[in-house]
Amino acid sequence: MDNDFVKEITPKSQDFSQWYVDVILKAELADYSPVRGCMVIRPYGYTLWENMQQLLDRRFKATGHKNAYFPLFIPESLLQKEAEHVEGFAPEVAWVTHGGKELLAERLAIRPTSETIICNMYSKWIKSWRDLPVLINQWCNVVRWEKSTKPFLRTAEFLWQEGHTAHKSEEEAEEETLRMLEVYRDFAEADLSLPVIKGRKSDNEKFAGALKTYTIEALMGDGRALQAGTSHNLGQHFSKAYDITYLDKDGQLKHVWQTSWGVTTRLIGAIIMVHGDDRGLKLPPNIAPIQTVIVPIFGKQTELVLNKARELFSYLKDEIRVELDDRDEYTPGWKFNNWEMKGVPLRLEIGPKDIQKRQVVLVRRDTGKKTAVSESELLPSLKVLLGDIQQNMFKQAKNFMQENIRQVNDFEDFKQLIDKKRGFIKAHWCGSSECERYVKEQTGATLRCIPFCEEKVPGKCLVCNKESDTVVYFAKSY
RNA sequence: CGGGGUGUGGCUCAGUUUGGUAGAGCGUCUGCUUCGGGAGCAGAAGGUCGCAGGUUCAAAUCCUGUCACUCCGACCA
Repeated sequence: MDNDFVKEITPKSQDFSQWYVDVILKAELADYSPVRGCMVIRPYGYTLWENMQQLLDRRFKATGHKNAYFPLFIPESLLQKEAEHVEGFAPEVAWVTHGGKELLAERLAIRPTSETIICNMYSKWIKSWRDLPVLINQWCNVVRWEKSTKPFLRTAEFLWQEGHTAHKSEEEAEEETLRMLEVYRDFAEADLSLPVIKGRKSDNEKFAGALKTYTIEALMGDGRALQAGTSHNLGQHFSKAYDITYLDKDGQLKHVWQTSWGVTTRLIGAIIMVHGDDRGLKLPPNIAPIQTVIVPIFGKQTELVLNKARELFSYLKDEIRVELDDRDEYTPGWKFNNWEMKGVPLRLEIGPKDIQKRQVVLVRRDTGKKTAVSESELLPSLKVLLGDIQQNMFKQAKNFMQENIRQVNDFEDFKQLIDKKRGFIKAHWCGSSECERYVKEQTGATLRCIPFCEEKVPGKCLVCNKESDTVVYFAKSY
């Protein structure tokens, strides 16, 4: 595979940021808009999001959640009830001050997240233990007035889903928080081929207003970490501030225990940065808007080939997401490059030679490997290949992540590594916020998570040398 | 929000130092020939030089302001 084929994209190794933006623009996922910090998600990118939505939504429904919709506007007084929450979000809230020409009596926040308005409704809806649990999810947009933005990774307005649940007990809320984190992990790894590390956020890094925040952390192609999804155990912080109480079986009035959890269009950024290469996007088949593109090679027999290509298309169109590129104005070579840039997992070539042999040629985006498949075997072969690509992409990403997890015990080594190689660095940590902050100040790396699946090993804190049995992950992050 | 960079046909950029008729390549359009890894020939269209002021006989070029994008920090999904 020769990289000279791709002319429009800056090589990944040369300038990762430029490469990232090139891929987004050239693959037509998104475009800049006239509004500062806001992008347009183009049809190809939006279809990607729709496919992700479907796969997630199915999982939410399967775990008992229902979708609802709450207002975009939040009255200032409502937003201010939970002190920690306001303080966390105040710097990035956009305000509506006028309705037409009239000054509003009370400013309206454009939701940066919906805990406050949802809690307000929950206090009205929840009266009895019989009303619990409440399991609601919302698909919507939110606005955060960010200082610096980057397509998909951080934009002033973005799309997401936010789940908000209320429970009888702390245990039940904790169980829900972890259940949804696992849903995210499964979705990321199975459908996005995106390996992640599950863990808990430190107090410094947790959500404003939460008791505990759990996260899935992914590693991008340039060695920086990305928070790919979060699930918060809100405890009773919000139920106390918003007065969400129920009468329990024992006749006692109690505050509910709550959770909230979300993933965003940022995941599209993760997919680009984890899987993409110098030829452009590389999409996992489960979410690819087009899973297979048919490229007819006309030769001198345009009619014959075109008819065959159309026949194949209508045979496949109810089985997989397939597109027929029968444009006459581009040569096959041009189309190959173009569809590779757009990340289509599998290409189906059909030409005069193939028709003669009753076969088609299949070409994988992930390995570039070509195979001739007899027409009678086409559908099963396609399905096997798509499944294999899905898994292979996960394997490759997982290997990359594994190769970029390094353990150190010495602070100087840590500094060197974070600077030269980036990636995740595992190190002992005593649990103090001071040590955590020190690492950030000295190296720019943050504590990404306190992982679940690490055995307790005795050691000494990276910073203060105190005894510690906890190994945590640090990284520079987006 | 602090420091650097950039803004010129659809795209990538030259021209700015030293003010004087707005350029190239790619793409687009038309026609013919092509088609198994970015085709060839012939012809054509397309730009108030990010925006607003100012200096000047004259501004893409000089000055002031402003906006957007981008990189590095701080803040955040």
